[in-house]
Amino acid sequence: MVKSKTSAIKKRSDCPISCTLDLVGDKWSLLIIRDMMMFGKTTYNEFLASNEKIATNILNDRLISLTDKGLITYTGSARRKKYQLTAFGMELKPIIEAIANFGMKNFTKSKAYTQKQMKAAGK
Amino acid sequence: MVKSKTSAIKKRSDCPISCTLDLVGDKWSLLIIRDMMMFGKTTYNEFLASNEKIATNILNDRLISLTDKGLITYTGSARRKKYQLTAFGMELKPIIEAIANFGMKNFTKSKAYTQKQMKAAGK
DNA sequence: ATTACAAACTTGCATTTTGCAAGTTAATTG
DNA sequence: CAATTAACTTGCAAAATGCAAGTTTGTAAT
Repeated sequence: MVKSKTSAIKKRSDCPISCTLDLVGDKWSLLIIRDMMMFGKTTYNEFLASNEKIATNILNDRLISLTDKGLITYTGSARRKKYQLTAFGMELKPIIEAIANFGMKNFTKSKAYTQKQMKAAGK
Repeated sequence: MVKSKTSAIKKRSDCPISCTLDLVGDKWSLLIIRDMMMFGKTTYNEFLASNEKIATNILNDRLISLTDKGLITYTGSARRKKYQLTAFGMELKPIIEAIANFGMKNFTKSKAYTQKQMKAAGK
């Protein structure tokens, strides 16, 4: 598991928002955290199967990066990792929920989509 | 005011989170919205002066993109625009607040920074 | 009215990131 | 053991970012 290319973001200010965005200011990181938080996904293949079709190199890079930042951790063997959010990562929940609420309110197709996905996840 | 290079994001799924991230899934867009929402900034030069030192081409591109998406609008002449959030853009407030709260809780330097900035903005 | 200055972009270019698709390696299944 | 699948890695093109200089337009000063 080599170093992520994007994990060493140069800090640009002490603003709380800016510091948080240094951690999760890209859509792929947030989508992975969504998958873990809302759909209980834990494995590489599960993340890969999401509808957004993340590229394998981006997925791998982000899993490494999020692990380095302490937002997620994993168990299992080196090539069969099961990822999960750390307590630190769980603190991102209000952000994910706020993003979800905005989407539910403003994108009509998103409501049907969410019901379908929740059913599929059995949760 | 030409077309933004990044405004035509290809939609990857109907998930509400994904749709919202199609609008604001990059840190520069969120930082600009922060500047408007929390610091009352309205002009190109004010955004340019933020501590994160956004590049002029990125700032211009994002202002165009956010305008196209209906999140912000502007008054004034073509070369002296004063930007402001639309009602739609204001709905991003819970997201910005959630991001800010995470930062305030987890980055010790962020608290002092925020107090200093609020004082400087006279708000 | 004219000149100087500053705001608001635009441009050129190098670097980095993303995205696609194929390839390789390691683990599991039959 | 061979076949299959999961989990990456790699090559490369396109897109985005970032720096810094340049150009255009509006305002301020005289």
